[in-house]
Amino acid sequence: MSQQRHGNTPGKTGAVPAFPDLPEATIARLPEYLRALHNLAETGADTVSSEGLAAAAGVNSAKLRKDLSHLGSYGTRGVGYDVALLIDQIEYILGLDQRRAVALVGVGNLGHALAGYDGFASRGFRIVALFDADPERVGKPINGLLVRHIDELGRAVVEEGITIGVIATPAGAAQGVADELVTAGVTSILNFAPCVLSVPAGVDVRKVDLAIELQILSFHEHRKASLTALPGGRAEQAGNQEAVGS
Amino acid sequence: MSQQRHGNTPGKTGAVPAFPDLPEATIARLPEYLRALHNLAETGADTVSSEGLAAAAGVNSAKLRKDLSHLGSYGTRGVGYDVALLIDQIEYILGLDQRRAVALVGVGNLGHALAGYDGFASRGFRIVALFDADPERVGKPINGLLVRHIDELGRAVVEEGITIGVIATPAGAAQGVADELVTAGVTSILNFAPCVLSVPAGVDVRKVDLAIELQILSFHEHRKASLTALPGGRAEQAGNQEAVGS
DNA sequence: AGGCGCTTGTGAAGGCGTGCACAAATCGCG
DNA sequence: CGCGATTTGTGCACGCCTTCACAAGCGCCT
Ligand SMILES: NC(=O)c1ccc[n+]([C@@H]2O[C@H](COP(=O)([O-])OP(=O)(O)OC[C@H]3O[C@@H](n4cnc5c(N)ncnc54)[C@H](O)[C@@H]3O)[C@@H](O)[C@H]2O)c1
Ligand SMILES: NC(=O)c1ccc[n+]([C@@H]2O[C@H](COP(=O)([O-])OP(=O)(O)OC[C@H]3O[C@@H](n4cnc5c(N)ncnc54)[C@H](O)[C@@H]3O)[C@@H](O)[C@H]2O)c1
Repeated sequence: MSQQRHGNTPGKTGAVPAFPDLPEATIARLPEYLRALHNLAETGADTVSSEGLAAAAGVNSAKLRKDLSHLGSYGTRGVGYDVALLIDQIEYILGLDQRRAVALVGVGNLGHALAGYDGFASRGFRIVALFDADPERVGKPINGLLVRHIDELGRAVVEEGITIGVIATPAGAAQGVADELVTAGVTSILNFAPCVLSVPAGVDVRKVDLAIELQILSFHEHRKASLTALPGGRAEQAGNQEAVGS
Repeated sequence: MSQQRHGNTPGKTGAVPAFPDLPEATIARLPEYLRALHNLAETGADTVSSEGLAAAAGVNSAKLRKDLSHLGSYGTRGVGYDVALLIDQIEYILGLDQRRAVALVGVGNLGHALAGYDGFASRGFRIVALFDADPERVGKPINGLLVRHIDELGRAVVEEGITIGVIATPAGAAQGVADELVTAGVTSILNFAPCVLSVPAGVDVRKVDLAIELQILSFHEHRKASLTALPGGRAEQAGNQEAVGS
């Protein structure tokens, strides 16, 4: 592991500053801060305190300050954080200054919804290509984009500069699609299929499984139900996700 | 919020054993184990070792053993875990022995996909009611279920025994919908709208934000790109989600 | 019956993340 | 110019989670 301290990399190309190695937990919260900041910017706020931003993002203010301190010192004591500056900083760190090209594989039930979603554009992403294996679907337009056959994946990745692939195929096909994405040069995958993907080192996989989310909620339902019969049935919040009193 | 009932409930119904308080991290993995176990059961396996199950679930075997040990001792040394028994145990812990009734609010782009998804049924959930505020959509059937007006929420929750609500409305409407769900008696919410929800203590909220997932991937892309220019640019796996070598 | 190989369950150690509490820094104002 | 109000940045302690390593337990084979 690299023991690099504060990011003064000696012989570095001056254009790109040393990349801070942020805690994974911090990274996962930055998008939330970013969204809150965009909301604030729309209301015309120039600056925001850690307290205010923390509330908007649904986190502890100390946590927020520590998170932001990892990026550098972009706040002013006694004043707060400059909203526009912080937006730029976070977007830079997240690599959103360039709008990233995304490929979506599997244009079925869920894929349709994703392809038709305009919310990605405003958050830094462009879905530039849709793929499916079903000849029935290939060639048809969705939201102004033609569905292409999966065989064209390799070419499209190069031509469109795709770095992220989204898998919305049945679980049985997901590993195969992942392999094809990796072969084509994609190094980040978002997987909606309920299965474990195996990819080479250097490729990042994130998974979204709605049934798992529901099952976690179900567990807490079960727990709450069994607690109502117990003395001092205190309701606890879920820990991971907030449950703020009104 | 500091209201705490003092109640001595001495005689517990012997049917329900004391509820183990599992680490939150363990709970989040149980659904993954469960899915892997169901896959194994389909292949006809009677038992599985911690090593085997861990591989199928994409985790470390030591972690898996510790997770399972929290449920009790359901393995046999020298042999492994009884697949069927473990499935029953995990399903019981997760409260899936009763099929939970789910309400879906917001039958738009994404809501349609969710309503038409048959994968929930096999994982312990029934979507029993669809709601929307748009009169255009109310009354129309989706996947054999009529879309009802949001005003009927309260009655439906009671009649259908709904405990989980899924929000798939625009962000602006989400807090209002959450309030209505809570008022109606729902104590668990899965939120797809990109916003922070505020709910009273005792209500669990989980959030799925696809843009956040993409932005986390984007960060790692950015990091990887900046590392390629560095000496010894070794690719590390994402930490949270697996990136196993083939 | 006894030994041997295999696998579970767990004690212990280390790392990571969180939140408190406070010093340092900045602004506004008299 | 100094002072108080305000807010950031962070040292520190604590708890949770992960991982290693191994003793204890189980079944099979001889
Ligand atoms: N629909 C939902 O709300 C929902 C919810 C949670 C999870 N999921 C998961 O998302 C995935 C997709 O769900 P869905 O409901 O859209 O399924 P779907 O069957 O409607 O769509 C799957 C699509 O993938 C295509 N496909 C199959 N094999 C392919 C291949 N090798 N290459 C390219 N395309 C291929 C099919 O032609 C089809 O169009 C599934 O894994 C499902 O479990 C869906
Ligand atoms: N479509 C996607 O792939 C996708 C991806 C990520 C996130 N999301 C999020 O999911 C949510 C829904 O997305 P969508 O694309 O389905 O939007 P949509 O506009 O297609 O659908 C929203 C639906 O909610 C209904 N609605 C609005 N206010 C309501 C209210 N007060 N009560 C009940 N129903 C109400 C609308 O009538 C509409 O049918 C949004 O918050 C979006 O940001 C969607």
